[in-house]
Amino acid sequence: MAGKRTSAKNDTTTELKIKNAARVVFHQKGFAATRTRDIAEAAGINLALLNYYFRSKKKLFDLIMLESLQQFTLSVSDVFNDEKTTFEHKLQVLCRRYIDMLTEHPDIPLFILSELRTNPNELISRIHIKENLLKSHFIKQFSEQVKSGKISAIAPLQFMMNLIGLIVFPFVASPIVKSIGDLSQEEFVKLMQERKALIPKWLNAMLEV
Amino acid sequence: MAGKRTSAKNDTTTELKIKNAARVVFHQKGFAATRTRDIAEAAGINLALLNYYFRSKKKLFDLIMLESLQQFTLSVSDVFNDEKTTFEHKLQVLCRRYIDMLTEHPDIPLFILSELRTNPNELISRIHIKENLLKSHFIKQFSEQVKSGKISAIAPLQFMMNLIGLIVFPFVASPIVKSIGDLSQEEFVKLMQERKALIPKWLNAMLEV
DNA sequence: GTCTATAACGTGATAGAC
DNA sequence: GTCTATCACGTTATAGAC
Repeated sequence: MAGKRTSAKNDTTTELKIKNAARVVFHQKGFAATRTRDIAEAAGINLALLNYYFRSKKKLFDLIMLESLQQFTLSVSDVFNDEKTTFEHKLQVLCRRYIDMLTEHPDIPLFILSELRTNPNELISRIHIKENLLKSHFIKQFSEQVKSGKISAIAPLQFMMNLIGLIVFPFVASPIVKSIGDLSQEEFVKLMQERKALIPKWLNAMLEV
Repeated sequence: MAGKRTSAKNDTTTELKIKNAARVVFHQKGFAATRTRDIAEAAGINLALLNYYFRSKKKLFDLIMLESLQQFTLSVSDVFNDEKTTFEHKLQVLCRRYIDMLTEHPDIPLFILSELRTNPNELISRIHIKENLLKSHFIKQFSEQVKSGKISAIAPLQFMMNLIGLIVFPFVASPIVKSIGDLSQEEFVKLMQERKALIPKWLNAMLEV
């Protein structure tokens, strides 16, 4: 694309400044509401440079979207598919990791879901979500427990929706949550941290119904 | 704004055709990605007529947003505040009503949440969400049960996030859910219908941890 | 690589005939 | 009330100097 650097000496190259600014603005406003001028200004560079490095708004956006999707899936797929750990353990690690990731990047889920609504097929195929979730070792362990009668017979898909929903939804609805609870950002984070331990307990309880 | 009709004889007035088309397009694509030409075309009318009836894109959007917010809150606030019914009963009715409403208008939650991300304060104040949710009779009953030791001591806010999240999240993430489950629209609806009975059970189980 | 100036285009809104 | 034609503006992208 441009600028081959001989080493990763300096993290604040122009290209990176633009990409970092683009990530912030796209995450907050989505593709359609974002103007390339916003990104250029946030990056502290000239508008022409954006096109010089990334050719077009869409190309830059696709790059950010791909990275965001990877961040959302890769951060957990290795947990899901670790054959050495128990179901219980996976559940706990997953909640901790996801909530930490979302605390740091709270705009990612709504960003992905909003854009997914307009271009579903193109994007979904990129993330191998079925492989990462429904066909994971985690779900295999889940199904075995169902068969052995240790937990009640819920469809794995229902369980996955509950798991991801309990983790993700508060972040997606954070403006509402903060508003009805009169919460500062710090208080909101604290509430989310509490959920790290609560969600695994809740999910286990749900499985015993 | 225009066209005073002497009676509601005909539901397909031009004004209504535009509003109905606007609702569909705005819900699907959001404010920024929607072009007034899209709405006009969907309504089968001329672009000029849109401005004749609603003066501007923003005015039309505000109208749709207000209606959507009301649909999301009013459909349940009377259930929440019915002083004659039990906590249990409210929980069941709420799930049934919400899931039915969302099955009919599945785009409303993501529409609201997306737009909320850009204009939080302006919108949140419009819906009296605190009155409808946290200060409701439903939450009063919840807190009493906590005090009497019948259920474990979860913060009401955590409980509300779980309740709404379990109901709403699958619709917000429906493209992903359909994709990983290989579900047709009909199968997805069936999955949601199952949740009407499951969610109250799950929530009760969670409260016993 | 970085900038200024500008082209090319899309979109919201209006004027004016019917 | 409804249409066609058009304006006015904002935005993406590029040309060309440095």
